[in-house]
Amino acid sequence: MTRKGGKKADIIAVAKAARVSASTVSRSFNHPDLVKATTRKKIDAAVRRLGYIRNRAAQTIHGIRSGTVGLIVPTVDHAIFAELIQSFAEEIEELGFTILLASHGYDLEREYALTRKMLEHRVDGMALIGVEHSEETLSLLRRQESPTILLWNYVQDAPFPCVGSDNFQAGWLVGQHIAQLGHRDVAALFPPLAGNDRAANRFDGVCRALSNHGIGIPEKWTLETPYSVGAAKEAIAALLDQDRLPTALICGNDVLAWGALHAMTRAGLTVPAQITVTGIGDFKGSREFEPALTTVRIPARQIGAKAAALIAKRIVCPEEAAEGERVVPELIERATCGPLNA
Amino acid sequence: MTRKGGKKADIIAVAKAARVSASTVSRSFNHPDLVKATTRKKIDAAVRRLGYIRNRAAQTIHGIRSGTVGLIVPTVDHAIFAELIQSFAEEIEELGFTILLASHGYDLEREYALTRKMLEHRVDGMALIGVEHSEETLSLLRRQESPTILLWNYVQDAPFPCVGSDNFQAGWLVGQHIAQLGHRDVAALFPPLAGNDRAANRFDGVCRALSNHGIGIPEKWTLETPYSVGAAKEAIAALLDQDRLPTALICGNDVLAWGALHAMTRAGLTVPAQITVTGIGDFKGSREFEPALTTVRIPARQIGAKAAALIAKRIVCPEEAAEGERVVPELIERATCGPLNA
DNA sequence: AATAGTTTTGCAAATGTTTTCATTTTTGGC
DNA sequence: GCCAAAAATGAAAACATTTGCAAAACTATT
Repeated sequence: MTRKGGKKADIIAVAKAARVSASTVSRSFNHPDLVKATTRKKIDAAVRRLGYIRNRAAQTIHGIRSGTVGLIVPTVDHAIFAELIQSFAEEIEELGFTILLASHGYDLEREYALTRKMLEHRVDGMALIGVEHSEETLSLLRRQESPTILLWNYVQDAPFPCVGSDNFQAGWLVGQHIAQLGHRDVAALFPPLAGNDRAANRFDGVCRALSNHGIGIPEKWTLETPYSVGAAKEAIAALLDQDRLPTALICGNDVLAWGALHAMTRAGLTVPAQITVTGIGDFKGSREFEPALTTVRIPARQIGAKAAALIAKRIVCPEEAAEGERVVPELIERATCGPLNA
Repeated sequence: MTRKGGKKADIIAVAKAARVSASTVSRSFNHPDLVKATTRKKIDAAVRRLGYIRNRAAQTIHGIRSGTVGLIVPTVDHAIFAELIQSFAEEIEELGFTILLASHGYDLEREYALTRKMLEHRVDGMALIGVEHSEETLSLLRRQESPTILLWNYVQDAPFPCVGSDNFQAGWLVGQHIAQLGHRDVAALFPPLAGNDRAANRFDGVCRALSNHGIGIPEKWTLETPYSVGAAKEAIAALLDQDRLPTALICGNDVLAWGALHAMTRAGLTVPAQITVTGIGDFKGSREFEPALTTVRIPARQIGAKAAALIAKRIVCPEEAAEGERVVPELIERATCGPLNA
């Protein structure tokens, strides 16, 4: 009963109902100071009466910003990204934008298709995870005017501004720590490195730090599983079955470390007395774990918030050169590491 | 060098470059069978040459679907929702839609504002979490033509079709299990119930099952913390400090149970010999936990996928009455529960 | 080679807004 | 009450597309 003839109310219907012109209605939304207070009241009343909702699609074709930002992640349901997405979402909403979200499942072909789709929607900006992307995606983005940023991994000479941690340094931090504790028999548990520059950088960092101390990770002790507690637990259970064990295990992230820790509890090994374990990420829950996980903090919330601020700035003032930002990873010593012969 | 005069290519530029009319270009995208193969080739070439990207905003004002679905969640970074979002995203992308995502942080006022914003973007459909929403939001959604569904919680007489579990039943299942194991001194750890119908339903289910066996949860043993491992661990640590302990602890979800379990490990209590613990949700990692968590499975992935299918169906054939779907929760007995005097 | 039928294309109107510019209304100073 | 200046409003063009309709270009048939 509040709609005329069942059709959706448009700005003209509102104008008619308020006995003004469409232009005035439009102005009353976009430049309220330009329309008389009493007129605005009439319009507001009509808007409410008709249940009118502005059509951003129609605004957007006028070159007005769409108010959306595209965010493409490998997957949502890794603790890593969930936190990042949440903080990015909070901040970007605060700044008046809405997120267009998609996940590509570590498939860079799909990433390209999704990017295209988002550009079709005329997002005001784009955010991708990591610096490794197909050349197609990169050049597509480059020729658009919508600013792009790269999240999570910070590297100097990236194709677009980055907001993130230096994952190499994060890896280096744990490698260094393990070496300084005197360990020489070190195992590593990482996710598949292909198409995942974050993990690859971390692994490189670990190896570099280790080799600086003359330590290498033997082939049979470099394990690879997806980011899952279950897979990690299984892999480590198998490792623990062998006769000779490493004295330290470096995990590519906290989720993997949790799995490893569970496997050790199961096997009756005490950590860190019998084996030392590290994670990377400092996810929610790692501090409360028993034993509390020694890890490297990569402040996801901070990255998300800073990224949102950066992309918003680049959208609003595209001329100003806005640099990326590097948040520094920090070793968090807790209870899963001990010196070699404790 | 591929763009004319630096301006973004529009359909007219493409038409010119391909020496056809704009209508033909449009048709070549939307009804390819209506245009001659050779013409289509010319057009495709021009599109590639100019780097043209279709403008969905311009299509949308013709009443054509926007190809977006709004999804509003309380928060992204609870294991609960991350999995749901991921599966929903996968499936809905498969069906050709893109997600417009926002989080309201358990604030139903913000939910209203976000809903409005999404409707401004002319989403083709909306998905909200839970059945409890402000009357404002509900009536707003009702008068729109974009179909709406409710996720996660299934109730019979909800304002919109639901896809989810019966959370009351989930709670009932653990209550029943605990009672049957002979426990009479039962504690509960739940999140704040206001504005969270899922949790409230679970708690009600627990209480009902328990009281059927003449069991009540004493005031001092009904604990409330947010969904966080840290908060749960702390709360349970405090509980374990008292002289008289419950023999069973029912947690509102698995995250809470993990925190509780860590607190118990810390305090040196063995589970389940000294105390029985249950979760709800069966999150990733609960099976691998040591000891493995007894919980109720609420299949998030299934809910997400079914929800995506339902909303897509309601968008594509709005006339067909599409019912919601109820996925049944299932008790998963693992290692954290034992009979009273084991 | 002419005709009828079919396929392909272009023209122009329509979509729901915003914005420029011109016109009308209001205000304040006398 | 009149006038100039300021404020508020409206008309029309613009935005990037789609689509109904009619015209044009092919095909096949004689």
